[in-house]
Amino acid sequence: MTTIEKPKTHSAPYEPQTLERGWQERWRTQGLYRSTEGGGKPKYYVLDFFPYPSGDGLSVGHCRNYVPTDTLSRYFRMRGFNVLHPMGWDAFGEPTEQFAVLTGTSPRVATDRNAANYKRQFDLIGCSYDWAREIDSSAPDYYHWTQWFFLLLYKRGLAYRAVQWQWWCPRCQTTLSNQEAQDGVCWRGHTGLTKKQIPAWYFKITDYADQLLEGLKEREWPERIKLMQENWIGRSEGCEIGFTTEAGEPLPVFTTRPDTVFGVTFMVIAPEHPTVEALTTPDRRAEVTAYVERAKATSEIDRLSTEREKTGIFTGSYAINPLNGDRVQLWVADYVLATYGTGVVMGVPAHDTRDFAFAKKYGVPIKLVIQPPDWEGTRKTADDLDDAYVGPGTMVNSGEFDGTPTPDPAIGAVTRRVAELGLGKGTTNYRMRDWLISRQKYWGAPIPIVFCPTHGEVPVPEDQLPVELPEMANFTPDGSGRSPLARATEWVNTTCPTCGGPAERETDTMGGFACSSWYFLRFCSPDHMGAPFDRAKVDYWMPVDQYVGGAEHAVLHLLYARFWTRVMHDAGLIGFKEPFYRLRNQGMLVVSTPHRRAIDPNATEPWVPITTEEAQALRAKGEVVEMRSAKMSKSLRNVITPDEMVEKYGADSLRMYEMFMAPFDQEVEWNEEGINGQRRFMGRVWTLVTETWAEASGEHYTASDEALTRLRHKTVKKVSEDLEKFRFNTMVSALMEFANALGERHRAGAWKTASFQEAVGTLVLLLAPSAPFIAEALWQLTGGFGKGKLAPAESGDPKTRFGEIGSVHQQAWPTYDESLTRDDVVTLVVQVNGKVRDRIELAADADEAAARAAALARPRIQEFVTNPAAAKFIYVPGRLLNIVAR
RNA sequence: GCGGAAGUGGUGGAACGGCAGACACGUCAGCCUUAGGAGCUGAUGCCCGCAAGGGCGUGAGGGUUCGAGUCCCUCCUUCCGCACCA
Repeated sequence: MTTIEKPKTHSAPYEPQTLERGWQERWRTQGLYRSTEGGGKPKYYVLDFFPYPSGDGLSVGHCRNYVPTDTLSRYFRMRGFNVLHPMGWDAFGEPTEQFAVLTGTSPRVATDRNAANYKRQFDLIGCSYDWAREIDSSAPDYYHWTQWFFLLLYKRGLAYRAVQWQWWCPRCQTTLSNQEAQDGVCWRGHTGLTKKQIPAWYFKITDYADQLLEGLKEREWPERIKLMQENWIGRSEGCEIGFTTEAGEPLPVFTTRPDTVFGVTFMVIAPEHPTVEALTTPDRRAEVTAYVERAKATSEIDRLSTEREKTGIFTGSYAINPLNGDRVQLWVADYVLATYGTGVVMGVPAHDTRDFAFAKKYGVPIKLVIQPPDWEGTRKTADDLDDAYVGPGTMVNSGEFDGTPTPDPAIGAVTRRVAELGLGKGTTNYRMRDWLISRQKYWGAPIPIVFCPTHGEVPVPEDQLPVELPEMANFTPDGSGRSPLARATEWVNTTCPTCGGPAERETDTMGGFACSSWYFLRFCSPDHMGAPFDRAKVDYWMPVDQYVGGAEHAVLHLLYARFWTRVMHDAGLIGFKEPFYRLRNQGMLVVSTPHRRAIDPNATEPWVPITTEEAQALRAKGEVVEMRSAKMSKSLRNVITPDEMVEKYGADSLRMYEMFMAPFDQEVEWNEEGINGQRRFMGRVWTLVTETWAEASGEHYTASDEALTRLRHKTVKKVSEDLEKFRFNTMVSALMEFANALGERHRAGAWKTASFQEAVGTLVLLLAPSAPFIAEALWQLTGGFGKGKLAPAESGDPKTRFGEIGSVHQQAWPTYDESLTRDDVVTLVVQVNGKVRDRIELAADADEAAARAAALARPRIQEFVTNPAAAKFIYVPGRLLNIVAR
């Protein structure tokens, strides 16, 4: 035991590198961040999107997520909440497998190494995760339950195997879900996606389309994310109408505008539609076949581009409009999607802009069936249309419906008639497709299905789970389109759970988004055996109170997890339908990076980021290189790591800066110069507290400093409110202003007051969530200075005095008195005709007469207001007096 | 094209309809130091002025109001989302 040495008048300098060392270990030994259920405190579950532990480690960009949530967790703990703040690894995935292919390192080894590195970095930046709850989605005792959920979905008819056209990434050598393949670019950033038709497993997320839409309503989520999910689900109500071919074959269409059905002059079939061939007349065959082939070869992105002019080709056949018997041309066009609606579209050129353009181009007739209101009584016809008329109006040329106002009640009336005639019915369509879960990859959770020659696909019985990944040495795709697992012959060859005869295992694994669809439940009881989770613990902790992660998962993880949660709810496993109560997306952290012009002048992004070395080479060749913002990425070698920042400035300064830089949800460019400001701030706080303590130790002052007391209450209020509202940047400013006010008093020698001592103590507590290391060091050093415990502890190393005074992180959050957050004397701004002319000190509650008198007594005001009797006064108590003078 | 968000000093950004530019970065000056990419003090929107002070200022233009960065209308720009969904 060493005795605390009272610092000399000039205290030791602030050295974060040594100061921060060792605290995490002490906190962990003390079990400070262990969360246990119950205890009478309200619970608060603060969750970060669990990361994929990549070999690159964390960048300061990632810290923009983790630092604020950690600060929030620490704040809620001090506020007396039972906080669950866990961390784990979304460990299955393509990059690790790729790494294995390239280096021969086993994915297991690479994953463990990467996770350990992440953990080290989280520790370094002061994160307060409950590591006893660490989970790893690639561990058998985790994916055991991912497989169990697969079987649950299977048993509930929500998992099925089918052969359909799929997105395929040639680089990843695997199929991808629609969500992962948006815009023809794989979610890992690979272009050149193709389509492939192979058997694969699907989750029937479409069954939950309406529920998923409905459940969005009460979520405290960014509107942007809710909108993206709504668009993705893409619900649209309409009517299916049974057109037939002239030969009598059914050819139903889906339309949202049944009120225009009498205006159909042509129909369009998707090139992939199975009936195209049969509908093509012999004389048209050659042309149609060529068109279809061309369409299939055209990339999906091009086909879906609105820029592109519509093309199509006449099949030679006709269809019959069942409502009026019209004979209409049947066309094939690549803008019609085989996967939406019925793959056949009715063409109403007069009332649909796209159909209008198509009809004009190919000389298809245009028939007016909805009369615009201002055409009433005119002789205008379809020939007078410059473009399709899509607005409201009155039905015309529509037989029994003539005169019906549209869209209401016409749509309903026609839909009813269609149903009465047995031609169709009102239906709802969704853009969302079922979720493709199969991946032809090794490093994923095996799909627990066995194929038996006699019994077909057989689910692996629950007591035989987990289906463990076999050890393999070579993960290189062999080009067969099958998972490397197919080569693990011993593992593949198994017995049928039903008959015991020889059978083969499914060799596809589940995409990583299956594993991440339930991890938030596992955190509630990470070591639970015999079930995916302990119901009581899930009931206690769930739903997640505050979820934080990047917006890029808007229609991926965030939709999948909601779907799984609803399935579990329907299976009676949990008592809630939505997993995440509040959601926030942190803004991206970008970094100034050299860019060259895109080679393709029509590229969507005209600038391409490059490395500094590439930039030098290009500049030497006289090419244009511009500095622009880009995401940090290892390949661009523009990654800033927390390690180097902690080394240079300390973790506290990094944390403060991450939050101070910009509003939480806003994109911001990293600027290392700024972090110095926080480093200086930490240094000032250190000097202020240690010097005050050294000088005042043992003394208790009684004088009060009313203004400082009020500032303290204001600051506590501001910091608390800002934290809860995710306004971390202004929270930091408030702390700086508070510290600056203390510093001023200290320098002016006006610090020997009780108010000052209390304020210094409060400052340390207010800093604890944001800057946990310096706050703890100061707390231990001063023994809760300002709380009456002025003398240093009798004995012991300041770093191990938990027993005496506890950790700063176990202290109660300071409270404030609302009445003291307002000043009693204010500076009243005096305006004349809206321009500020003077300022007067006045009691906050002064009435208007007093304010007027005070203002008019001032010579500066008298100059501007020559005739006060004629003036009008606007008085906002505590703020301003505006004198409107003539 | 449709929908959303945003345009504020040299920079990041503050600002319940009420003192625009808090808090920082940077810059400049001074102090201290053997030295400093350290620390401290001060100045720092623009224009006029020695100063006191005055004028102008939140993308552009209009409006509402005693008062507008903030509310309303038109336009411009940027970012994001959706984009043949029948």
